[in-house]
Amino acid sequence: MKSARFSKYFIPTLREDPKEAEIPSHKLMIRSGMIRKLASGIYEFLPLGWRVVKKIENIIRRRMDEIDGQELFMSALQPRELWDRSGRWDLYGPELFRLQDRQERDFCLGPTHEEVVTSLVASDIKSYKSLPVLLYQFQMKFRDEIRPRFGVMRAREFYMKDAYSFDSDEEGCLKSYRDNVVAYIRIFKDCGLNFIKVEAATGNIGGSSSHEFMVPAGTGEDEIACCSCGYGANTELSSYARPETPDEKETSADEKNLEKVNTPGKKTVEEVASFLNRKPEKFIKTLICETSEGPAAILIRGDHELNLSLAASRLGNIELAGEERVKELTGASAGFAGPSGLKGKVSIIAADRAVTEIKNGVSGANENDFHLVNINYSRDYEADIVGDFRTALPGDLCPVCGKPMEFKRGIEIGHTFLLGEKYSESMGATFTDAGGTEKNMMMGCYGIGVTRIAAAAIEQSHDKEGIIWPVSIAPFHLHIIQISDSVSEFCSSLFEKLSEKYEVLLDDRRESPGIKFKDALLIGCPIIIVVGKKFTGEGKLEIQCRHTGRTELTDPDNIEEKLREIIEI
RNA sequence: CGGGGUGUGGCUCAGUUUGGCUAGAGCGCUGCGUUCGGGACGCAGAGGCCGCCGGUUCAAAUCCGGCCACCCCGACCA
Repeated sequence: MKSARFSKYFIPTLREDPKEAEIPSHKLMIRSGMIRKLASGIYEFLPLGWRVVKKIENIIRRRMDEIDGQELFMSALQPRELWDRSGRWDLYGPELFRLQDRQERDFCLGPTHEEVVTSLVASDIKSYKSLPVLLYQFQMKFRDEIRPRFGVMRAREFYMKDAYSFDSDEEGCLKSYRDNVVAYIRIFKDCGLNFIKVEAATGNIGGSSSHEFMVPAGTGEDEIACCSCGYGANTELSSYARPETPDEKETSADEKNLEKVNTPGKKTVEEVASFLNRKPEKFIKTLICETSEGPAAILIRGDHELNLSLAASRLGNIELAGEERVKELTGASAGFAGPSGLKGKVSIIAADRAVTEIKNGVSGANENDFHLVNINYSRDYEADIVGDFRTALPGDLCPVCGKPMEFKRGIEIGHTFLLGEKYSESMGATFTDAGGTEKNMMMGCYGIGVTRIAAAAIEQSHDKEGIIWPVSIAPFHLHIIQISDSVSEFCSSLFEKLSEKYEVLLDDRRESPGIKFKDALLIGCPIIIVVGKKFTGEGKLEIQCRHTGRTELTDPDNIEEKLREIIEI
């Protein structure tokens, strides 16, 4: 990409933190003039920010092409008909941006492209001879997020690379999946990121296997459990071994009499807990859901969360019941369900082990505005299945090696899904194999949040002055500070010379030196070259490394050699 | 969607409680001059339908009602 002169380049830096920004990357992206907000969750990328996006894009492109990916460009605007075929027009929910044309035909702005790409391949690939194929694109994605947050980190319009693999058999599909995972590891390394790969939930996309690539950061929105042995998973679905520490000292001898108490309008655990003055860990949450075996109740301790994936592994496909269904089954509105007296009303009662250890607990009474206190396992209720149903917690052990797991927060920058036949089946993506039989293609899909990588990189690498870019995705390699007009001629020739090899930003503005230094640190290019007093006095250039903060003096004649030593491009 | 908060020049904010003169500050912007190594200084300027609509009043940024936008917390948690 081209070098630029600051005086002619659109970089509106800000001295103060914008009030809407909370986390470092959001503040710094706005302050450094990378992005501006147009509306909630919708951002414009200014030249500086777009350069970073393009750098990341090119890294991804190179690595995708390496595994024989073929770049294409699909449409952001998609007809409803396609989404009806996969069933997702109804399933996707309010997150899907929907609109109509003048004929009142339904469309959506694509949040992802499984339908489009599958229908494309379905209509034009018919033979095993054309498989496998890996297609990818860079595209704006639209999701009407429930709460846009943290700048481009969780935006309603964002730039993404998405790839889709089509194979003729499972073996090939697994190979494609592995190829993409390998490419992802290369991509994130190339971007200079620390990251970990973890097992993940498949959510709205579906499929059988899935991994997320996470950049560890305190400001991340996901929680991950990981182990030094290499196991890692989103806590949404992490499995675990419980440590052998029964934390209840009470025994059945301490059991008190069951009581029904009036709890008018108190529905949540928190509300009832403070109303009755009992700790949430004494509560039993009764989650009503539908399974392939019929309606089920899952019991979770008040301060724990249901792990859908663990539950699904014991109960098959499960879906939480709606308000109406809860009333129908328990006789009370949501918030007042409880295990006592539920037998017979649901097909299965499943309890997390921690629930069965609660002595003199609290649960709903299956009657509006009433809860039961001093409820005890086996005396007052029983479960058909007792096992692990909650999400992982600090203290839990690695399911692979048994060592304590580490819990941290992370930013999801990439996600891979092994889809199998989910979309090829519904969209009719079939091919004829060598034996002449028609079969569904086996698919995988692979996403990378391009704009989110920029934010994650900043989250991971900044100081109080500004951004510290990894060389590979920095908007410019070198930032020359021309301290005063008296050295402008020299700076121009230095700029021309270095631009042959590097991308250079020359700060030739007629501003005071302080402003230029501050802006250089804020923008965060890896190398800052100062042409000022040391040059007019001793004929030396100062080379400042943004990462280490160290400054070295060098002769102008040796500058290129010096740069080769400290920056690798 | 529930709760809380904020909307005043490009940015950050004061003024609103207790209505009253021409609506303020710092930064930024323009011009001139002095400066020129870590967000300089002087002088002179430009820039605001105080979020929008309606109401109360002699008088509204300020009080009342409605709406909108933005931010924070929460949200299949039974």
